[in-house]
Amino acid sequence: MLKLSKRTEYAIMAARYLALKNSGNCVTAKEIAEDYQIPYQFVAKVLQDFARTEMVSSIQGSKGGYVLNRLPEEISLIDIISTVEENHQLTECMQEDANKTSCEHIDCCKIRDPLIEVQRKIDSLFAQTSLKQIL
Amino acid sequence: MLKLSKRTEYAIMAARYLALKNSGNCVTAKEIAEDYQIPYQFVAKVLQDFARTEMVSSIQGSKGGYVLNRLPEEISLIDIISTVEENHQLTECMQEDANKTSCEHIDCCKIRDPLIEVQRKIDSLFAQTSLKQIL
DNA sequence: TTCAAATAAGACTAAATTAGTCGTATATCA
DNA sequence: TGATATACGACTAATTTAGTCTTATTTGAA
Ligand code: SF4
Ligand code: SF4
Repeated sequence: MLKLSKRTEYAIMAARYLALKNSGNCVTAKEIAEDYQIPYQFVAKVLQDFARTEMVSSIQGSKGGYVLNRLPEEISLIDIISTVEENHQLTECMQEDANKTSCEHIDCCKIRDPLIEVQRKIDSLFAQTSLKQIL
Repeated sequence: MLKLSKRTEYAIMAARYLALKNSGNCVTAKEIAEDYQIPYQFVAKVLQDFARTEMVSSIQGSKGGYVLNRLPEEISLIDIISTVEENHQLTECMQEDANKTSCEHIDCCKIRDPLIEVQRKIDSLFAQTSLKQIL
């Protein structure tokens, strides 16, 4: 538990690569996969997620690839994590509007509120860590 | 990812229960399981883990159960998590002595050092949160 | 206009982890 | 000696993660 998925690790690597090579023309998923020895299809999907949230622009076709849209100091770990992981929270019940569908214990659970506070602190930690610090 | 396991949630609940009922005689796993509507066998194992690290004392036999050995303010979330989860880290490579067996990319990985720093901060966050704050 | 190289995306499979159960042994009190 | 409790390993089922396959589409250049 509390482990980052490979998906997230690859996402951080890819974002870092884009930030470093952002001088001029775009970068392909293949290039990143080969450079870091990580599965091509996997990293490609992560980049597609980035494109969907407009963190990067994707250019289709031959000579295509990806370009970072924002400055490394304007991208935080929480941006990266939340685009590639649909649920990056400590428990199923962390959202304000969580209900019994999220967790059957929600009505009597006494540890939820303290955990929400811990979650807030962790999120703030990730928000404070920018891509620039990882270059 | 980054989700606490049910094992950890039950552990926090059980520790909290012990801290609240620590007035006098001991508390059984059955009592905790029934009170929180969580699986008996599961919470029993968590309590056995606690006993192994001497966070609680276990009393066998009839009229047996568990008693907290330390004050709630002397028990932190990191104590609880590290006793019930053998590996609570962000990646497989967080230990100082990690090698290629941990992760094949370890020699060329550029995100490891920044992640170790994030890990340090998360651990410190858990260390600063005491059981007393969760009562 | 056709080929090569690239993104886009959904379906699928395999491996690993998590959650929970079962069975049996042991200890202790009444 | 029986009831009640911990101790603990083995097992199973469910879920999640990691990775692959396939097909479609876009675009630049020969
Ligand atoms: S309500 Fe309590 S038991 Fe349920 S997911 Fe939230 S913290 Fe965990
Ligand atoms: S070495 Fe890098 S890729 Fe491997 S587990 Fe550590 S952070 Fe992840």
